Amino acid sequence: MDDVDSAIVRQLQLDARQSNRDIAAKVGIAPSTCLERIRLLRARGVILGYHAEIAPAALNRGVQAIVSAKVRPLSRRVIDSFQAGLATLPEVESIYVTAGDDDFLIHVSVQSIDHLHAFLVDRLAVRQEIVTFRSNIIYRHLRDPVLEPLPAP
Amino acid sequence: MDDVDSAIVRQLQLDARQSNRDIAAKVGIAPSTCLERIRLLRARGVILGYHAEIAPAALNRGVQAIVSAKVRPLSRRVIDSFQAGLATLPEVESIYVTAGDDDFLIHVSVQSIDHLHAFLVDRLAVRQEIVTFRSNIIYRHLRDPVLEPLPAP
DNA sequence: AGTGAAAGGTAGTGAAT
DNA sequence: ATTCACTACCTTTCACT
Repeated sequence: MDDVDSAIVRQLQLDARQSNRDIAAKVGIAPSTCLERIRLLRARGVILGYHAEIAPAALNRGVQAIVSAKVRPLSRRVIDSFQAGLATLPEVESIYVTAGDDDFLIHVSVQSIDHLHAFLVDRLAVRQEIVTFRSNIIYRHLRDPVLEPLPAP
Repeated sequence: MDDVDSAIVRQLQLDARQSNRDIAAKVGIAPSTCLERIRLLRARGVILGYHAEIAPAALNRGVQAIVSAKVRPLSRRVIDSFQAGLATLPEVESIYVTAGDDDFLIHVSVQSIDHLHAFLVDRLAVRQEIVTFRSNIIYRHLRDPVLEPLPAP
């Protein structure tokens, strides 16, 4: 991961569909070199994939929330089965398994407040392993489009 | 957004760098039609962009946390300035402005536990508008690679 | 709105520095 | 590790259905 690799990674985070030639020109190397470097970055697992970002409203997901949940007993079996159960639900965008006040943070997106309520009552509250959960409605979600490498620790 | 558009959006969420020809073949239309549809999806704001997903460790971001914060007074001025302050910090990946127990959920990624501590103490705790905050360390983060459209409300 | 052919551009390989 | 040259493929436009 030298400066050129960082610049390539930066460009691909900004716009993953720009051509190899454009990226090469921006980072100041030949297109074939750029291609090879991108290949290595993928092979080394630095680049995990390329994904389109879709407007939630276009997917009928205008209402979003973060649900914090505490499960007991906090055994591997309970954690894994709860996680697996969540992962099958279409409303669940993202699952964070955490340590702290809560064991899980669940990013949920649904059509409406009514659907959120239905999700909480019918999908979450029914689970025996949940001790407590609470919801935070998301008003805004800002994502840094480009994560820069931090200085080595 | 008919079924063909949904299929295109699905493909681009899976792999944003596959060629237009491949997408066209998978969704069963001609490449030129596919190109035009993708163009319209972008123009209509359905597709917001294309981004490479990078391994956090490769960016020296091996430690991740969600920090919940409560700020007061909960005025527009305080919310906006707190948000703007967070957005400039390189450690901050994502900011959720929420309603519920907490006013902000902040996804942070840093080099180490020491850096997390330093971030919390030097960047967050110094802010006067924060009433309380608490951190959850992230052990695992699962993201649904493809968000399907939900049935219309 | 969708298609197919044509032109120009790009990816990806291989040999050389 | 980078560059140049080359082939094959792809994107993109446009006239037509």
